[in-house]
Amino acid sequence: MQISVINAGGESGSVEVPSGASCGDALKLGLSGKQLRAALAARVASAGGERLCDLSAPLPGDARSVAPVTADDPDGLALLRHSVSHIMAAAVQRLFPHARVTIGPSIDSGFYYDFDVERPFTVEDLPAIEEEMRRIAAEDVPFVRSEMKKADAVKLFESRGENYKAEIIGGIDADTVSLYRCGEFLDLCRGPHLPRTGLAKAFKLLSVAGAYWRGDEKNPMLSRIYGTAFGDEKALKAHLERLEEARRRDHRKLGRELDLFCFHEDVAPGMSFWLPRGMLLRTILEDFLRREHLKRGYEIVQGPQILRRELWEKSGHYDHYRANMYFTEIEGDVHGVKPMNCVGHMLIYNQHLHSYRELPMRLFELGVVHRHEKSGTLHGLLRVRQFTQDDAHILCAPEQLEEEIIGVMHLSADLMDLFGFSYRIFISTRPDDSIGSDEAWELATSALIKAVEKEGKPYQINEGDGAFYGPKIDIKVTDAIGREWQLSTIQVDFTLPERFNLEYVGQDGERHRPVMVHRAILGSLERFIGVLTEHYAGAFPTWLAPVQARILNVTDAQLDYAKKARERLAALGVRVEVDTRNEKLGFKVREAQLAKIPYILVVGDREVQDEGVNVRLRSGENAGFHTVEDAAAMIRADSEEPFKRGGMSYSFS
RNA sequence: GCCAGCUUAGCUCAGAUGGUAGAGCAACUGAUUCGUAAUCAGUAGGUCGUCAGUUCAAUUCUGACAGCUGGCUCCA
Repeated sequence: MQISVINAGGESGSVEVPSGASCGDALKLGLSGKQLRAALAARVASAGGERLCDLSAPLPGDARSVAPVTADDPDGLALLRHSVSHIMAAAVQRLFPHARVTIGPSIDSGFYYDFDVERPFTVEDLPAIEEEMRRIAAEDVPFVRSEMKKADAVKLFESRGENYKAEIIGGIDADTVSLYRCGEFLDLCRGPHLPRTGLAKAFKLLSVAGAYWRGDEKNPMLSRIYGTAFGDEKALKAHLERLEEARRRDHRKLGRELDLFCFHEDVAPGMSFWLPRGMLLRTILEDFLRREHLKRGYEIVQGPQILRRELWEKSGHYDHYRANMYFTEIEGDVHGVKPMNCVGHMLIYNQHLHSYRELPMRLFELGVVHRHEKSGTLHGLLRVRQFTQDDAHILCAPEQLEEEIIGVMHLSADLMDLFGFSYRIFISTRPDDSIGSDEAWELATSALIKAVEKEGKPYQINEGDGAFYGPKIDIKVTDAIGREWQLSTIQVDFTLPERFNLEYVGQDGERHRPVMVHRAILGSLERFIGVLTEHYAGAFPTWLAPVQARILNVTDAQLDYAKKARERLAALGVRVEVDTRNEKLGFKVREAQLAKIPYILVVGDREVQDEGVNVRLRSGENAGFHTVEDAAAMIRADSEEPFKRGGMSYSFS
């Protein structure tokens, strides 16, 4: 038969393939040595669409084209990692014959495999397992696919004591299942896999962890080993360096080093203490947020921190969220500490009867909330028990919903651009367990989709991932080293307006129920500042830097001048301090650089003489002599620069 | 909450098969007055996470608890 072979460059050549040939045979006919050696599997296109096949698989009769899949291809990389997870399972079973296997998929950053073992693995076990994996790779044994009747496969795995595998197979909705043998290790698997273990060249085991069988905390805890694999050593090394870079940027470390925030876990687990510098940064951010919200038609409000239990019963939090709430008793009445701000905003809305002319009403609050998160989930500023949401509730008429969502998306986009994040949009639709009418869900979901589409933004749908009370848009940002964080969330809620009987009087004189949009852009100030710290590696842009400039006097002779220069710069709106210590200039420069201060202003006899400062930038570049006024103008211009694109403005005093 | 590992000076870490502990950096003091990433010397700093148990003796062994780290579950 005649098919086309597509090479790595996307060019295709037609070849005649004998009947009974494998996918690998077809590639051999059309590819050169180097490309052929890089092939991990084949992508076969036929009338029914494209699919990945083992190189050893027979070429389907209806195949039109075949292309090599390499580790440069996302599918190829996933396949490689999946195969390496099989190699790991094989190595584990050689070293720990009683270990029972469960599942071992590839993930974004590598792969894992979960085992049921008497004694959970520790990091000390990893080198031996990795060594055994290298041995299996060196043996260069083939991955051999076979098929079996489902019932036979269940029996086979049960007879081997592999009850987890038997359970998985029992749950598969098919008559036959495919198995892969790699040396003496046999595993249920859909495939495809590498042709031979020798193609696994660059891999590393990274960590161990506990993980519940099928992800359910009621199930037994399994022992998971995480690892990663790449097409070559260079890519693996680059990945390990990224992990190292992430450790260097860890906000918990930087927060301490830069004197931004700290924790006293023994007395306040999951609650942050804000040191003067961190609080200044946070205040600048809050100040900016308040102004920006006012400009965009929000009204700033604030509700109380604790409210009586009756209210939480009315809102539904007492039924659905009680486990995460803190309670206290006052004069015999149970009060709940707020885990969300919405209830307060409901009461604020209901303070008056509203006309349709007042809508949309946008209530904004930097709301401090407390949530009793499980102790094991706490993580620096990224997961805390007390945090401040940049929260707002928009109450609008149903026909205003789409426009309001667009407005929130604009705000989110402007802010993410300001901080230099790129982002992806996800729309989550109705979950199985939900409340509200079909019409309401339909209206809200289509409003979300229409809004995103009107903006021309690409998005993905997360089917069934919405909140029980309404669909939502989640925005995930990508930081400077490529990690994703979920910050903004935009949720439509039908429940609370109903429960709190919110109304407005329409043009027709009748009472109507407003729709509510619940949204947070940065998510929480704590998490956001944690993410920002890592994103900027502690080198905050000038507008956010708690200290924008530090004056360094060369000797004590310039001490008075340095202090005067500080006063003049401060009067011109620069956040500036002086390092008056009797240290060598080199030492003070080093410390200022390590403190990641944007501007270092050196004053020696020359600068005293010419009445200015010598400016050194955070990059290490020497920007030369400037008068104090020029230096101030330069720093202020640098502070305002990031705002130009979004039509926003900066002012803090 | 669950699994594993960990907890010694402000930070990073040594250390003793049970006889109450060190280093570097930071801090403080003094000398030095120096031009763009570390001047020198000295001083001080610890109930070895907490509470029990074993022991003549526990920071070291055992147990419980708390917290942290990596995951799981969850999540702003």
